[in-house]
Amino acid sequence: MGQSSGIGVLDKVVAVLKAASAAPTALTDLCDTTGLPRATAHRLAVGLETHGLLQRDGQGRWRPGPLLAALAAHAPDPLVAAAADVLPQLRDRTGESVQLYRADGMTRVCIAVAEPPAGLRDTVPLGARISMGAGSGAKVLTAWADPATQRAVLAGAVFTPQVLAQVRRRGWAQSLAEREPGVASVSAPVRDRAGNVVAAISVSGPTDRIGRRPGDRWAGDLLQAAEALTARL
Amino acid sequence: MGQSSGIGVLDKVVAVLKAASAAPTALTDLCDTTGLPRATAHRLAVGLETHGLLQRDGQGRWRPGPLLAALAAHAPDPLVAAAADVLPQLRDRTGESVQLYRADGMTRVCIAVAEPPAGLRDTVPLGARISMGAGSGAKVLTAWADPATQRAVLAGAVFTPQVLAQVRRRGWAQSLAEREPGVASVSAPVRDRAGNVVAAISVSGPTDRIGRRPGDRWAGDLLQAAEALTARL
DNA sequence: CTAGACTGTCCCATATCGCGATACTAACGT
DNA sequence: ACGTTAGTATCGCGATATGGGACAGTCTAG
Repeated sequence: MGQSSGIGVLDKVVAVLKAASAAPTALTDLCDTTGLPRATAHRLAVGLETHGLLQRDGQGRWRPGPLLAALAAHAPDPLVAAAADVLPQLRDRTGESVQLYRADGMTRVCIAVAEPPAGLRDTVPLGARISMGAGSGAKVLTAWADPATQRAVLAGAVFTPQVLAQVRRRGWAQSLAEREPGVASVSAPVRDRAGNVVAAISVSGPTDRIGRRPGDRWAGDLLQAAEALTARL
Repeated sequence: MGQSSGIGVLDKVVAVLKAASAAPTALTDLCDTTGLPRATAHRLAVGLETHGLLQRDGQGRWRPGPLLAALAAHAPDPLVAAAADVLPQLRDRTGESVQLYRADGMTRVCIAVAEPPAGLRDTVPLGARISMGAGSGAKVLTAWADPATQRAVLAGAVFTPQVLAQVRRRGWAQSLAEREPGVASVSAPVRDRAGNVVAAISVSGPTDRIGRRPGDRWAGDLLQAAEALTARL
């Protein structure tokens, strides 16, 4: 490698993959984006194509290929990975169950949990798909959903547009015995680096222990945990 | 490259990616799987790691990385790509609307459509999320769903376990005015290469034109189209 | 506690392999 | 027919990836 001057094939391959994944890319665009000479870019792209990492559309432009999808299928969800760090911390701080929900259509899916080791506690199974019409997590996800989904959810929800407006203003939501009798919860939005709300993080437990205003106690911790998640995306 | 004898870096990179994506892989396993010398495998894996295509878990084993997920996010769904070829053919043969549905939790999503250009026709919007409780497509997806989902769907469905058993026996399903008044449809399961049912392909149209036994007319064409889809995955 | 057998990491002379200027071909638009 | 753009094939040079081997931690067994 002489003096560690030039860039290696690997860097070029990654550059080509990135370029082709950003948008369907013709050879010339590929060269512009990557700064590679035409012959080089062509050779790499054709190589990637034969391996199935790229494929060509009708106009001969390169797009991500089927193998890429197959490889990423087993890829870990960065949000879940971050949750493995953050959720237990929040559980230890609050002593209550903590969940992470992601919106999926008009339902939400529990993608991570952390529960106290013993005693009376609220359990949401990992992977459970539950209603978007009730609960603090549902309010948060709906409050920042696109308008069409919002309308559809509100049609069958226990909360109103006014409640959602308040959630957006406050930055968190709470609920008492909405989703489950005897259970209260607080939730905060989790944002990606770009600021989009990608999930809701919740603390939930028996009303007797949590009290009727769980937000007063835990909204701060919750928002902090949400920021910690964002930082690790 | 002399006489095109040896394998190039690109091949090695792909081999490493495949190995690490199949399962969390330590260096030694990586060498066994790929046949590469330790130093080479190590250098490539570390390179891929710095680029974010791979990452390491707590035990130092390599797993697919965040960049891989990001690249594949824009990757085309192979099923949708195949549908772009197959669905119009089936529409032309039948003269009716054709849809492709994928199961998603307790609902189904329309991931591809092909409709006759004019006249009375059934329209399902692309991306529409519709019920799993009624319609021939719902029967097919439920018939081959996992037992837990099956039970959950049947609780709110218009069809019975006996109907599903018949669907599995026949290999296709039909329905009359279940999902939508005046609309009849036939559906067949679409399998991946491994034989798992990954989607349902449907023909639907007005009962007046389609008749009360749409399966008699189109089950054959439908099964053929399903096979064509499988072949292109 | 030590020997032994593992791991993952780093180094460096070597020849292999990728490089890219150049030339060729195809498909346009004028 | 001509120029201009696109993608593709060629080929000798030399930069670059290679992999044997050394090194350093880590675990197991005796």
